[in-house]
Amino acid sequence: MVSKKPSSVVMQAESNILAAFEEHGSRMTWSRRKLARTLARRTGSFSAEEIVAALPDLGRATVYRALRLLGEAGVLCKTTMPDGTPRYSLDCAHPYHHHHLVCVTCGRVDEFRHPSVERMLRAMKAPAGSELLGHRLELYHRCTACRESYPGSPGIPVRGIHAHAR
Amino acid sequence: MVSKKPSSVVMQAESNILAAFEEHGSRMTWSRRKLARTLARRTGSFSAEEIVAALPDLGRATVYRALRLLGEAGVLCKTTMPDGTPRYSLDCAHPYHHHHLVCVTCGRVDEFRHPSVERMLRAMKAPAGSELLGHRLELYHRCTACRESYPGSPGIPVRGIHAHAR
DNA sequence: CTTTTATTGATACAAGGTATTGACAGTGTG
DNA sequence: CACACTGTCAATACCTTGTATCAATAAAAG
Repeated sequence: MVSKKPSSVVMQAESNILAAFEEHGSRMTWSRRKLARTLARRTGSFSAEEIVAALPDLGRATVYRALRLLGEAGVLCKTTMPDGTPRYSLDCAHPYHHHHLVCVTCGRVDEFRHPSVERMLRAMKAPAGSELLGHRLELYHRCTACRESYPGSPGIPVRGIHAHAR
Repeated sequence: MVSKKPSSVVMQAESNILAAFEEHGSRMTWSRRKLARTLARRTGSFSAEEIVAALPDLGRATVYRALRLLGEAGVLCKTTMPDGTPRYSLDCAHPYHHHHLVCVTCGRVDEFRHPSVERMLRAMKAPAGSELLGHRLELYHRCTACRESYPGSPGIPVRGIHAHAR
């Protein structure tokens, strides 16, 4: 079941992306329009190279430049998988501050906000000697779809990442 | 001030590393002994290539294999800097579960444990639909040494990372 | 329509890491 | 001690994820 995005959501996402270019003061080029269209249709997470492959007319550098720009603009998130490889996903639900719940099997990225996280960050300010500049928080799990498809495997080893109950 | 490690701590670290090889069932070779010695003397964080450069007799692959092995064994931590580049650091203070406080200026990695983090993770279990497999939590700041050396620069932009008070 | 300037794609390059492979060294057995 | 077995080695090639450079081009402003 490859969940399809309703076209209204796609259009919303596309204009979000175009708006981000606009707001940044970028010129509106065909490359960027095509990129916006392609990204908006994506569901789940994706690698930069997948986008490069999906847009053979655009140069590698162009795609990477745009991804970075959109990341800085806050309409695209760069997530790190357990093994360190990066994945991108569109920001939809929580346009502002949030964190990521990443499926280690299919790469699906969900966003969440939870007061306990903010409380934790506030509590960490003191030990950090103030001047906390940023943070990275990612939770790894297997999403419901993946658990239904492969109910067997209990716990893929999440290499390099602290298991939560060690 | 390049803080020097007391030799007792170095020896402790070295035997920790050797024990990790042992425990894993690895053969005790000169390569691994040299690696253990070199790693144990390191203070702060380091890149894999720094170790490769410090040990010209060893092959690249050998160093990377060992780093991965030690990471899986839990005596070495792989941290991700804000821009995504990896850094390694020895586990010393908290041999078990902990998180990282990373200086974005000098790369220094401190470890911490704080009940608020555990509380947060427990609270996140429900939204995740159970089966949380692991997590990544890194806090970025400027350490006291760096703040003293360069009191000027207020907040290096921590690219790609959610600023904590956005 | 012309000028200005951002943008582009090609290419090369860099960092971090893995796969392969033939040679070699550690270790247990006889 | 000699032997064989197998893990480990260094070298090399290769892969992925980007970034720097640069001449050509296309937006946009006048």
